[in-house]
Amino acid sequence: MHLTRYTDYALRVLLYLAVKGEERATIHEIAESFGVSRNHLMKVVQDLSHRGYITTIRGKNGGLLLNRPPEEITLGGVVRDTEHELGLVECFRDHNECIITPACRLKPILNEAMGAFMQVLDGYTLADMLGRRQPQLARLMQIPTGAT
Amino acid sequence: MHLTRYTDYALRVLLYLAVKGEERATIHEIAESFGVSRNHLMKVVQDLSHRGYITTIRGKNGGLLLNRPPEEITLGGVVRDTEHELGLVECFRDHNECIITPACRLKPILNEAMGAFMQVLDGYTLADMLGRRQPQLARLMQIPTGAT
DNA sequence: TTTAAACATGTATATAAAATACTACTTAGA
DNA sequence: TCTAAGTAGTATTTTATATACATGTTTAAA
Repeated sequence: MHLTRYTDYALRVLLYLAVKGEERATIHEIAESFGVSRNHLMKVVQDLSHRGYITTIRGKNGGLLLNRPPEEITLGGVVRDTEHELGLVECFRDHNECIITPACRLKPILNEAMGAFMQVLDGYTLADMLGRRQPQLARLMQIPTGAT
Repeated sequence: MHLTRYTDYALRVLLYLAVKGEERATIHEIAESFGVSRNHLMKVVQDLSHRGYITTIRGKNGGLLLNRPPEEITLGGVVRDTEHELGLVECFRDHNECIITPACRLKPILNEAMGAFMQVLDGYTLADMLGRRQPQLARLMQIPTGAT
């Protein structure tokens, strides 16, 4: 039971931007900071941009900015938006061939469990991810100095 | 976010055996019924056997039997036993290289969400999977007639 | 007005986990 | 003693995901 790195990276990008505050961050910079694929991060960033989480600015001195205050970005929302396949087992997905589906109670039970999972994530925002630890995070992310 | 088929198959095997009741079922028969790989199912069965969920009987007229009453088999237990990798993101797993781990609040939050997920599954047993639908399930599984 | 830094987009390749297949062996009832 | 069943280990295939590559577009600064 995994979340994809895609989702993981999305959360990291948003957290990075939240820590940076008003300052722009480039994809290159974020990829370097986390030591991950710049190309993959680009796709994540485009997705986040299309979904309105961030603003992207092209050209020299361009970069990324959070589009909404961290308090308004729930983890549940991000996971739902980036984890494309949330169907836990075959019967949730297309091309289901499990013969007992019509009578099987597993699906509703897993649905309930999934609901409980997401409900927890809906209860937290990006701001909760920061908490008092913004300076420590900034240090770990090697963000130059106190932003803004 | 997926459970593996391995886990899915484990649940199906247990459900099949629960429906069959006192009667033995062979791996071959279960694989046929669900139209899945007999070989893969074999590994699942061995695992379930080692973990005490089922009894396996070799030789002619051999087969599988549930080792415990369905009321005592929780879905949470099965998932924990068969879904080998429950670490949702990198920082849960070995070889974690995410630099912000020491200050990142994502891990405890995901832990909480995972806890909520498992708690739901711990609240259901194999018996709940059957409910009143045993006859319907038996039909879908193409189990000859009313077992024992 | 040119250059370079940045994001945008599509495609191709690589990787890793999972699923499946194969082979040989053991058990035990008819 | 034959055959139906599980046991076990290994090898191959498949799939999803991640990564890389190639090319284009935008825009600020030199």
